[in-house]
Order: sequence, then C-alpha cells, then structure tokens
Amino acid sequence: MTQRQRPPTMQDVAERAGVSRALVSLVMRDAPNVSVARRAAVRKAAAELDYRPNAAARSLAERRSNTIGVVVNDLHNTFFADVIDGIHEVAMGNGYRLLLNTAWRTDDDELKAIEAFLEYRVDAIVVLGPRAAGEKLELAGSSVPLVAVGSITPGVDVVVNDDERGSELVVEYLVDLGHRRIVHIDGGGGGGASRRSVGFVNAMERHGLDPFVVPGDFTESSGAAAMSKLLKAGEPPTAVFAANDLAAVGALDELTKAGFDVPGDVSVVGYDNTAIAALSHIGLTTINQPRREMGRQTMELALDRLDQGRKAAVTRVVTPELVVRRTTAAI
Amino acid sequence: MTQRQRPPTMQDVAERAGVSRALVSLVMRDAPNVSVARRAAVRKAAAELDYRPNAAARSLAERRSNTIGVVVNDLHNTFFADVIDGIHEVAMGNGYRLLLNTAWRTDDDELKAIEAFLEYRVDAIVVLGPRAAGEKLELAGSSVPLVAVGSITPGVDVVVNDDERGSELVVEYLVDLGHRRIVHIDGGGGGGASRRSVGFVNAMERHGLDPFVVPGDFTESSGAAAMSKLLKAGEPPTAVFAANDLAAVGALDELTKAGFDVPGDVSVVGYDNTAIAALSHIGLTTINQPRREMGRQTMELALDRLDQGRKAAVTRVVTPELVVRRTTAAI
DNA sequence: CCCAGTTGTTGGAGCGCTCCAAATGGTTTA
DNA sequence: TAAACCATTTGGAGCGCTCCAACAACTGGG
Repeated sequence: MTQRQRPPTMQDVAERAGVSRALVSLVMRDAPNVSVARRAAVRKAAAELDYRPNAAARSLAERRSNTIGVVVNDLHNTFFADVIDGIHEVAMGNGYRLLLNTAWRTDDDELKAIEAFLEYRVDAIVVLGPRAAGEKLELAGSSVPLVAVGSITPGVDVVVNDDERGSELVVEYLVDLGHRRIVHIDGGGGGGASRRSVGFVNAMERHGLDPFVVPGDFTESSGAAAMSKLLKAGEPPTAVFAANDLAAVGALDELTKAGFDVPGDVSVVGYDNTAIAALSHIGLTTINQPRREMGRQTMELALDRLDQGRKAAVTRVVTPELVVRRTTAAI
Repeated sequence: MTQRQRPPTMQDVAERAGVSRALVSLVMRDAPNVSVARRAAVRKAAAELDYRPNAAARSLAERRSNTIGVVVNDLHNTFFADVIDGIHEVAMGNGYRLLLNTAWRTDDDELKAIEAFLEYRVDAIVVLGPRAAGEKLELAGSSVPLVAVGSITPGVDVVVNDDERGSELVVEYLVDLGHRRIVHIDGGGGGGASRRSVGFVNAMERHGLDPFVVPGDFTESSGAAAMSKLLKAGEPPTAVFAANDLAAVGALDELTKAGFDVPGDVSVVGYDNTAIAALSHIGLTTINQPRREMGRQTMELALDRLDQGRKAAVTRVVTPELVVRRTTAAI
C-alpha cells in the first residue's frame, strides 16, 4: 500500500520562494501591497510545487466558506438544472462557489443533506423543491440564510412561479379557442398542485364555466388513468389541462389509443415546459416557468440576507407564460 | 445588520457538560471506552446547544474529508442520476458522503470543478461523462483517486458499458426480425459514439449485410435531419438504429411526418433507455445501460484505490441489454 | 498490600490557513 | 541629520477539531 504523499502547504511554498508564510497567503488572496518581484516568486514556487490552498484550513481561519449549498431533491427532474444555472451565474459573480447535495425525495434525506451543509458551514443553503415540513426548514434557516425554490414554505425565503396565474393563462387561452368543456387533471399533493387547481377553478368560474377536476398525482400513469376514466364516463371534454407535462403525456397517449385526434377532437395542455413537452414528436402546449430567472432571484435573496442582514422571510413570485405547440386547437 | 452569532464549538459543549474538550470529541465520534454517564451528559449538552461539529476543522485535523466529489457534467442529462444513486449507495455504506459539482459541458468548467474538489481535499473524485482531455484528468488523478464514468479516458479508472456489444444486440435483434436494410445514425464525437458505430459495422458485416452509417450528433434534430435525408435519397431502410434515444425520437418523428408507419413500415431503435424512451406515447425499443450498477462499480474502484492502494488504472465494462418496446417489428 | 493491567479522562501539540500588530527598510520632510 | 512617513514583510496567535502520550482510578492476582 503506497503512501499518498502529503500535498504541499503554504509553508512549503514560502520556503521555496524564500519568503514568509504570511506573504504567500497575501499572494494567494491577490492582496495589494505586495511587490511585483515577490508576487512573481511566490507564484512561480506555487506552480512548481503544484500547490493548491487547503479549502478546509481556509474556511476555518476565515470563518466562512464562500460556498453556497444547494440541496437538489430530485436529480431526475431536469426542471432544477436550469434553476441551478441561474443560481450559479449570480453566485459566481459574487465570489461564491456552489456545492450540491441530493436528497432522494424524502424528508429525511433532505434534512440530512441540509445538516451536512451546516457542518460544512456553507454561507447559505438553497433547497430545490423542499419536501420537509416548514418548521424544520425554518429551524435550519435560523443559523444560515435558507431559500426554498418551487414550494411555498412558511418561515423561509421562497421563490416560486405564480401557479394560479399559470392556470389562468391556460383557461383563457382555451376559452379563446372556443373550448367550454375543460377538465383539469390535478397533481394531488405535489408542489404547487393545489394552487394550479385553485387557479383553474377560479378562472373557469370567472368565465361562467363548470370547473371539472379529476384527481391525479403528477405521473404519466395517473394522467392516463384519469383520461381513461374520463372517456369511459361518457361525453369527453374538448380540452384537458393536466397539472404537469408528464400527466399530460399520459392523457395524450390514452386519447390517441382511444382513437381521438389531438388536437382535432381534444386539446391537451401541460405545465412546466419540460424537455418532454418540447420533443417534436409530442409538441405539447404547456406553461413555462422562467427557471433560470428563478435561480437568479434565489441567489439574490440569499445575498440580500448575507450582505444586508435582512431577517424577515420574503417570497418572490415569478410570472409563468404560455408556450403554444401542437396539442391545442380551436374547436 | 445583525451579527450572526458564532456557532457553538466543542469547547462550549465541554464546559456545559463539565468535561474536557477531548472527551466531547470522543463522544461525537462514537468512540468506545467512554462511560455511559459522561456520554449521556455530553449528548445532552450538545443537543441543548444545537451543537454541530465543524466539518472544516474536522477534515483539517483528520487530514481527510470522508467525502467523495462527483463532477456532473450535464445536470440536464438524467442518465447520471441513476449512476449517482449507485455511487451514493456504496459510498454511504463505507462512511463517505457525497458532494456534487456541475460543469457546463465544457472542459474548462470540468477542470475547475475538479480543482475545487482538490482544494476541499476530497478523498476521491468521480467524473460523470468527462469532456476534458485524458492527460488533464490523469494529472488530477495523480493526487487523488479519480474515476471516469461513461467515456473511455486513458490513464484513469473508467466505468463504461460495452457499446460495441450494445450495437451488436441491436443488429442481431433486427436481423432476427428479418431486417436487412438497416441504417445507423451515429453520434459524431459524443461519448461512446464511435464504439457504437464500430459495433454496428462489425455486426452487420458478420451477417454479410451492408453497414450503412449516416452522420448525426446525439440530438433530436440531427436524428430528424438524418432521417429526412435518408428518405429523400430513395428506397428507405426497413430499420433505423440511432446512436441515442434523442436522435431516435427525431428519426421517429420524421418518419411519422412522412407518412410511414412505425413499426409497420420501418423499425426504430435508440440507445440509453432514457425516460423519454419509456414514455408510453413513444415506447422506443432501445439499449439499457445498468446505470445504478455502474455507479456501484465506480465507487468500488475508488474504494479499491483508497483502501488497497491500487495504482494501475483499471477499466470496468458493464453489459448492456436490449429493451424491446413498440417501435420495432418483424418485416 | 503492592504492582501490573484495564478502563476512562485529560492537556497539549498540531492540522494549514488568515489576520493583526509590529518590524523592516527606504524616502521624504523639517 | 534626525524625525516622520510610507509601502512591504513578518512572526505569532488563533480558527475548531483529532490524536497521542500521560495520567487517574479501579480491578484482580500473587
């Protein structure tokens, strides 16, 4: 078993460059007031030794890590990839680096991931699609800025899209196309599901239409099941609005199988504008959330607490927009 | 601007519990030979103070971080989510925690992410879908165990599926179905693309068939473009094997638009068994890579270097399998 | 009843870095 | 020519933890 050699330290660089440890520290941090000659000598020595500052020692001494911890609840959900791009953009611009941690769709994992970040003493924590109860997050948020994205979580900073407005956009669009019998397949207890449902009901009633909602749970199979039940129940709706794209695809599939033409006979709309919706083979009309922008705002909220010392929890609501593709048509 | 209060340290816990700092350390690490009474007293004090060990201080003192750094090249690609599950499973079982970092599909980001992990002094690094040149990775791998997943990278440990075998499975299956005119839409320079192509050519020749390959690049649009060109060129193939699922869906779409029935007129096969392939609306026949297993093996390679001190680079090849869905049929 | 052997507990050194007060040395000013 | 000033440089004291040698308090055997 070979002994892995100890990585070089600041001391090693200092000796090789013939200066003090403190001077090396100054150079590594690009501090001013270091003579050009010394700076060059230190850089040279560092390069020759392949020196790399020890992040642990640095955080310990600085008493801050300059990193933001991001808890990604579901790596399979690409929704968050764009959000992370936005977070990354702003974080980098402010001298922070990102560290991610996954949770496997359970409260417990999520809290464990947060716990790990607290041990690392990250400067702020972002939870994408939180599952854990608000109080738990709020507790964690008491020792470090914490922002939740995608689900409204009391007691902490939140960034979400306006689900009610999204549903409203869908209803208005469908009504404009002449649809009257519109059904909503809801998302059960999933994030934002209830607000999408409420938005649907309100918008329908505002138009004097009957808001028919059938249960679902954000999965393809639930969308298919709901559609199948709907078709069996007699006179089918002329438009179906599913709580997310996956359920919409399930419904779409069921309609096709039953011999209906989409959008000729029935229009179908989803929510989230995932990659699936964009597949030209599917071309699903859906609602887009400005994910990257959500990421930016998330980071802004964190920076706001970090730099301005804001204490009160804030909620930022971004505006969704309709993306028309090929599963919707006038009646 | 409110002053965030300093988190409690081991010293604080020690004072509150009326013991020494060292004893608290022993309790936190679940060391044996600590009396039941003291252990309880320390745990109580720690809980009351909401004490959390400082990971930076710990890594510094232990001279190891007990964490594995995972570089995820493309968060949008869910392929790696399952791999990470496998890595996580083995890592947890061996007392390591995971930390992720994203790279945005460029060499530079990837190397920066690796660099960051080196500064954190992670115990091992895993690169999912490496882009950077082998020498660079090899260099990084000289100071810490490094495993590459998905692309063959000289000089470092690698876990990949047997792409040639995967292509062979496809050809054999299609030939068994009676197909003779089979076209491969390749993946350009993407990971594994060339081996898939080679496997296709070899298998076709073994069957005495003419291996026709058209260029592509792993995207939906390239699949559509290739298919469109193929259709214009006259007598269409009876089967199309695309280098990945996305390209296969592009081809599928183009065929449908052109009025061909899939699988009645033409069979289509993809590669990777992504979530898209599994959508019942698509039901793409494809090749599955045992992703979770790949994750496990990845971690095993890392542990092998960590615990056994292995130095020579090793490549682990896992076996792909055919997943038959509804885009293929006998001719 | 003493010494060896256990089991439990402790202070101190040290991990690699930053920060600070103080030292250095060259220049300018009175 | 001495004093005052400036830009640089430096040693030392931590940051919060682990590890180790040493110590304390018991136990049991001869």
